[in-house]
Amino acid sequence: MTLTELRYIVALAQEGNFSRAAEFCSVSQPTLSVAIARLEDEFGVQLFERGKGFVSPSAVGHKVVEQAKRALGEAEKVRQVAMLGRDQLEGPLRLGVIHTIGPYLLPQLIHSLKVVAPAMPLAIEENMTATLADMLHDNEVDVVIIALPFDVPGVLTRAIYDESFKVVVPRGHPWESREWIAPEDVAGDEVLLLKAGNCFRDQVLGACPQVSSPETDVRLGHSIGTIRCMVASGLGVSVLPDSALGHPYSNDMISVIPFKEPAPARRVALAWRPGFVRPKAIEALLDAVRGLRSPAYRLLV
Amino acid sequence: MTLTELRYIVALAQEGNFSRAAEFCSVSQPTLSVAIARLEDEFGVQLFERGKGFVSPSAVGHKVVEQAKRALGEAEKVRQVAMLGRDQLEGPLRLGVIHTIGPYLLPQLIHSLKVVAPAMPLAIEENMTATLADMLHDNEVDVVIIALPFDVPGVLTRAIYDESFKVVVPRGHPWESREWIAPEDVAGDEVLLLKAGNCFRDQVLGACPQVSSPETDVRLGHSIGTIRCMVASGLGVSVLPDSALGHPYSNDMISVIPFKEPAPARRVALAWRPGFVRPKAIEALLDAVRGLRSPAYRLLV
DNA sequence: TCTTACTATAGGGAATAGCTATAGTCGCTA
DNA sequence: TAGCGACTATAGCTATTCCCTATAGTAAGA
Repeated sequence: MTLTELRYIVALAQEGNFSRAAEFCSVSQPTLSVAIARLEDEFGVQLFERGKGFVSPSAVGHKVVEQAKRALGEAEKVRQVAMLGRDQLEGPLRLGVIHTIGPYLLPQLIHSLKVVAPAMPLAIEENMTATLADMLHDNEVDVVIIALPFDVPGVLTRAIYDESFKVVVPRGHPWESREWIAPEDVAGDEVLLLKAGNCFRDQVLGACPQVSSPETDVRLGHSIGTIRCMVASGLGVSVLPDSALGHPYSNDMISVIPFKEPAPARRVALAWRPGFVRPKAIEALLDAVRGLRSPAYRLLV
Repeated sequence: MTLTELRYIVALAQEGNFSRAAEFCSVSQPTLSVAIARLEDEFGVQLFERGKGFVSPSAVGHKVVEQAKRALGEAEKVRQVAMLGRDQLEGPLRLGVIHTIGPYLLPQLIHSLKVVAPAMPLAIEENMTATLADMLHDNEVDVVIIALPFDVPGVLTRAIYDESFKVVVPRGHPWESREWIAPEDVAGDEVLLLKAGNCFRDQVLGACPQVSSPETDVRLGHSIGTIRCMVASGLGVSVLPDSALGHPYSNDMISVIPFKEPAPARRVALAWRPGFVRPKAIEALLDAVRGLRSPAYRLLV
């Protein structure tokens, strides 16, 4: 049984005549004749009654033809479903992003993406780097935005921008009047950090080796927002990425002081599986990155 | 697009691996590989993402596969409708049956069925009720034998027999000399049960409310056979269906004691889709049930 | 670096679906 | 009843398709 044979029996039932049915199917009459006979032989049932001057479906044949129409309809839908999916920029893209990037980058990125891929909404998964690596590998997200290094075997990465770190102190802090601060100056235990697992925490510890890894929970924040509040309330100072400090996140309880050049920074990248079937979606994301306007992002694309 | 190609993509989605999918379809791996590529080319869409160690449908591919399943199902119905015009008692019947019935009922049932429908072999799928419900719905089996209640929308059921529960104790157990046992007597944590998911477990818990739902794995068996062995080894007592206790399953390590009348029982039924094209096959099954001779089955047909 | 597991490609052979030509069948008409 | 017209079935051939084996390519793990 083939789809072609099903088309033949439907046509024959419709035309009531081998020759016309053959013409309808754009094949020769013997072709159709043989195909019908073959199908009847396969089923072991006579589907059509050949009378004088007419061909009409048998009782079984009638039911078979009706069912064949349904089957052909469903088969045609397969093609339609496939055709609908041809545009790689249509349909949701599953994007993973780390906590210290998502809330600051995504509002702008989504805005920018709407221009280049208006029919591609983002399904966003915010999590930590290690979890996102697993999700990428397990095909639970399509693309992730993380800070380098991101050494996951079998994954492609592309750096999209660099972002400086800045020192954040409460209003009235002795450092407030300084023009810059050297990484070595950031030291001791009044430095507030993210909890373990956040890659940004490790980057700060790498950039400022004098910072002691804290023992108490008091100095650890769950998110950059929390850290900001803790700084504002006078608990200590901290180091935060540039993008987390811009409008509308500024307030007048904290002061932001740049590092001495070359300032510590992190490199942010896209990552995806090499076999990902929508490369144009990646390109669209890169285009959207190119559309970013904030000076916090030193674009690499 | 051909039906064969649709079968290939369904198999590939199911197996997640070209080689296994090819084996499943009884073709060589290159054949399947080429066919998939051809179909993707025809549709102009990548249906599968080839990664290292995995092959998974793309977003489009997933939808296409789902639709392909429907199309294949309808196409298969064409064949079934055609077969309906032949002898409905010819050709394999796909029968699903739960674990706690299959091994005990089927040997007799098949024997009995050979008389009324010698040309209708059974393709047997043994599984748990919930899985069988899905398989029935998805047209992966034609008929199932389960214990009531079986409330699946769009499915017809017909009770075929009742079957009592009996208490099983190891030789030497204090209950061995009793003529009967009340359901309330079966209590505490020395009662061995099937693991969760088996409907018979829930029926026992319903019939004997004093049985505590066990916390440890020690008291849980994978099958009735396992439970019998655990009872025989002295781990505890249990409640089993009558049919699982007859010859040739008896041994002299356990004793079987009936419940006090009215003994707890389960009602076993056939279930099938209302549109199933071989109603005579159902009738033949019922006839086969009527031919059962074991006293464990209190026939309802 | 070698091995292993997997997918893609190449090339050839068998099956098949299509074609044209023609035979067979039935009813009608001369 | 012979011939004709309208139709379907059969025969014989060809081009295509389908599937096979063998092998190359590739990435990950030992």
